Amino acid sequence: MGLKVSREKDFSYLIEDGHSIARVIGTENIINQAMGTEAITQLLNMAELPGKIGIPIGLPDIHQGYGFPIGSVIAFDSDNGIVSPGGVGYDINCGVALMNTGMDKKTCRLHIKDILKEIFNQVPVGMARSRNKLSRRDIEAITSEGIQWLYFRDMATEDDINKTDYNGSIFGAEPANISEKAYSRGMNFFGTLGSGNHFIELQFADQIINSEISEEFGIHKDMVYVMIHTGSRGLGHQVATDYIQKIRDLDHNKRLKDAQLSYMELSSRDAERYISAMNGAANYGFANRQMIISLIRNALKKVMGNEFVEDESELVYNISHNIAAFEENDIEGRRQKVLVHRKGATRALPPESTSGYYAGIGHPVIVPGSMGTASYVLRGVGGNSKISFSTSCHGAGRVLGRKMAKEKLSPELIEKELEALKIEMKFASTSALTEEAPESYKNIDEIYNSIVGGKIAEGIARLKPIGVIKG
DNA sequence: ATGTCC
Repeated sequence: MGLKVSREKDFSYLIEDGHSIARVIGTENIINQAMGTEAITQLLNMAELPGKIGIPIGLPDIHQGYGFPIGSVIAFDSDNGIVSPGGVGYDINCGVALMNTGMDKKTCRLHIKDILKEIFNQVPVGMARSRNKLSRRDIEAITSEGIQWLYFRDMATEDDINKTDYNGSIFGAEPANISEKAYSRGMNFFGTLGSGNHFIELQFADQIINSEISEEFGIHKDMVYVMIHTGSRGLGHQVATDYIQKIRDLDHNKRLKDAQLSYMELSSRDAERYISAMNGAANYGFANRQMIISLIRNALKKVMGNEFVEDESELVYNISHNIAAFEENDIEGRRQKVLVHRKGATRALPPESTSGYYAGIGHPVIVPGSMGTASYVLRGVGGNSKISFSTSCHGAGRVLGRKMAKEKLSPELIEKELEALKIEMKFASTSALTEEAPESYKNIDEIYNSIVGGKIAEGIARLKPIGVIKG
């Protein structure tokens, strides 16, 4: 099973096992780090799926996931291809929102303890459930309307809608395709953060990389932003569980090398149902992040009083990194309509392919680092459709599994490390300290250099943390 | 990631 690695060009490597081929984007060090891990085996397994167009791509933050690695993208023929829940992941429409606070770094540091405390009061984190539980009917409406539902209730502005991926509302989410169990989990956890790598951070712009585009994104040197990383909570998890269970015993899935790659043919009724349910979960995910944005605006208003100007708490962008979508891409010399599966991978449309608010500019691509380290905002560059179906990475990417992190790292030491960096913290549990420690992740600067060097996206601004809230 | 196992 010897693997052959060849350098395609700078920051781009082809990996072959004599049967399948895949591309990985990254520095030589990133490639060496990934080689020999289960993630690469998973990436090559993906290449064996039917109806694939082009080859699977591993982004520099690639690491082992359920069936498909996290930090990967694959496209299938939109007519004769397939859809696989494992290619989207359990946390459907996990993603990141970035919002301006209108506050500068100095003011923020002065009030950071109170701000974190109040956000912690308003936003349930970790295992906590929603404070004001919505009805079954409301949750169903949210899965079909996305953030529109919040707009009609004064919890989202028109500007928020304009600055959300897919405008925060994907058409064609048929409520009947989502199970009662999923709705019931959705009722308990709407507007909650969750745990694991999910977080709320207050960050300041410490480096403006491209001043013209930073201005367009509303990112200014030393101003403070809130970054929110969460997804569709129990609802999305249940949708994934339901459909993975449903297709497990299909003949073509029993023949697979790895059962976790289970799929549905796009021509099947099950595929239609899954895509509809996935879109419903995605709408819930967009609305969940928006709900948290609304709660954070309330918290800032309460703590900062007259100093907080609501009009200045504008969204930069709210983007998904776990979703499958029908798109046109340049593959093997021609434009083809494909179903792109992005798992821990962020869409990075170049300026000319971006529509809506950021048309001609390119939408913000948000790449959070690990706890305590920098985060980057980028935009897609022309020609990236051919390289990675216009897809960037979604974060630093794990180097230590959760269990390993707990064994190797000490929470006290990590806490001291963050204190030394002048980062205020609020944790619902201590397990996040080791599991999410910078030591559990790859170096975000190297990930950033890989994406820029690989000509997928260009840097716009770098943000650094002042305060962090984790489940 | 996940009412951290139906």
